[in-house]
Amino acid sequence: MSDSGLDRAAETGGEPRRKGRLHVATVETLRQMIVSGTLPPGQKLREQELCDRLGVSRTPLREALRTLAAQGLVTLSQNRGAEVAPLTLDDIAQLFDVVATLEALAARLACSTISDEEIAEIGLRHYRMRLHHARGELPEYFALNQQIHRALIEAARNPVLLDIWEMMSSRVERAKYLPNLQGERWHAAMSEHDAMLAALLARDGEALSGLLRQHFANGLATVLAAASQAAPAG
Amino acid sequence: MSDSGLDRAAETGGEPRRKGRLHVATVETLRQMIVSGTLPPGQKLREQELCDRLGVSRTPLREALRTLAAQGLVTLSQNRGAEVAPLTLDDIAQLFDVVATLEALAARLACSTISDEEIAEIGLRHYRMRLHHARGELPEYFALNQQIHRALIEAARNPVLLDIWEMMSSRVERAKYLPNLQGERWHAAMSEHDAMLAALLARDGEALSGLLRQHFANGLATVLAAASQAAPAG
DNA sequence: CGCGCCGCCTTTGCATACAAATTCTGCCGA
DNA sequence: TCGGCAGAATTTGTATGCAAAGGCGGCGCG
Repeated sequence: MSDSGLDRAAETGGEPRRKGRLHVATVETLRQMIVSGTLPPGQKLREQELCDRLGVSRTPLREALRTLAAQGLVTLSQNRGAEVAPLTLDDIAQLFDVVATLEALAARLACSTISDEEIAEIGLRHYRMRLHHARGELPEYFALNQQIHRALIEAARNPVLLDIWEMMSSRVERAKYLPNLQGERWHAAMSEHDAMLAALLARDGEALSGLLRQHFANGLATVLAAASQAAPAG
Repeated sequence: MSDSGLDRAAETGGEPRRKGRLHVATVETLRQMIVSGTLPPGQKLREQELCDRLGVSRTPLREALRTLAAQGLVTLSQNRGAEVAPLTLDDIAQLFDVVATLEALAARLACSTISDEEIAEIGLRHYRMRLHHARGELPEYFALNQQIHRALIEAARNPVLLDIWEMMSSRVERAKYLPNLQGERWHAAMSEHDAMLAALLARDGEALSGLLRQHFANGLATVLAAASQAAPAG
């Protein structure tokens, strides 16, 4: 392969990136950086600089920025470039309202269509998540938590809903990076998941829907509390 | 090569029209073409051909396609180009489920925050819409209908919700182009809007929410009925 | 000394050129 | 005749160059 002398992806950080689909890979990389806070909210994103950091040219980078803008992670201005979308407490509250509603819808739909096998798989993940919770392994807990919620959406058998949920979930993850989930709230969240699993087993859509709303409301309260501690005047 | 009214850019020799924001204008033009059915579902979108038709180069066109893909109007495949997203009856049903849920959320939120002035403006549009309904002027009716629904979302004061709703609304409009709204259903829709306005005046979020769900359910039923008439075997 | 205007520089937007991938076509062999 | 393969042609993906818009600093004027 004529590498054209660009070891482009060759390596800014050691990620072995496949050569194909540069702009797709770029979207993913940038999403990670934004979600994890490596690129803080409000950060101005100058194209050339990002090109250098990521080892791609401006064309795929620009396409990636457009995609991220559609997902609400960056904002674009007229001839003024892009910046990481801000993430105020209001934004988070509004976001949680929407996502809670979407998951509540998914709960109702899922309870009437989900198979025993799918429930079993969710149960499996649930108990693995419990294990990590008991061990205090937060990242693994988060990953399984995400998988469980996603499985619920998928069980709703509504691709439109799945699409829109995936789009929102990037933003939700950003919020989760704000507070360090721990202690009281973590235990409470785990208990809520216990109740949710029970409702799912009973295929009680209304109950599950309500539990999800409460789950998000509680999560939001935690984020807000943590934030107000960090920046009281916020 | 049907010159279906998109030759606006055809005469680039004489006047390159607005200079700015080619890719934004391109998104809008393509959206119109897809929503109105000028580009039918499943239509393969070859970049060079669209460039010629729209009078732009591939760079802004590609960015436009990415944006439309994020909105669910086109689907992209790996090295295999873009095509107009299909629009099956299942898709429409699922879409309506989601949008109805979003608008129901908006209704609850709006009823607790909307100002008298906003209600008055919606009322104004409502009666203008009624006028066009009485005159049988469908396009004007559609436009006002869209404005009213949008005003309701805006009244919810939730930018995230507005974002996501706008994204979905392009797809909803596509569905509206399928059946020719008329007769029975049109009158019913108008009556439903009467009830919705009453609920809004009373700021009864739960009632309005339920009315919206029913409104969408009825609309969906009409689309499905019209479709099954057109293609009985579906 | 403050304000506003003008020119330069940076950055984005667009167009084009090139490389990789896929698909189509026509031929060969079973 | 049908299936499969090789090569060509088409099409997408990426890189780079050029023009225009915005931001910034210096300079002149009030």
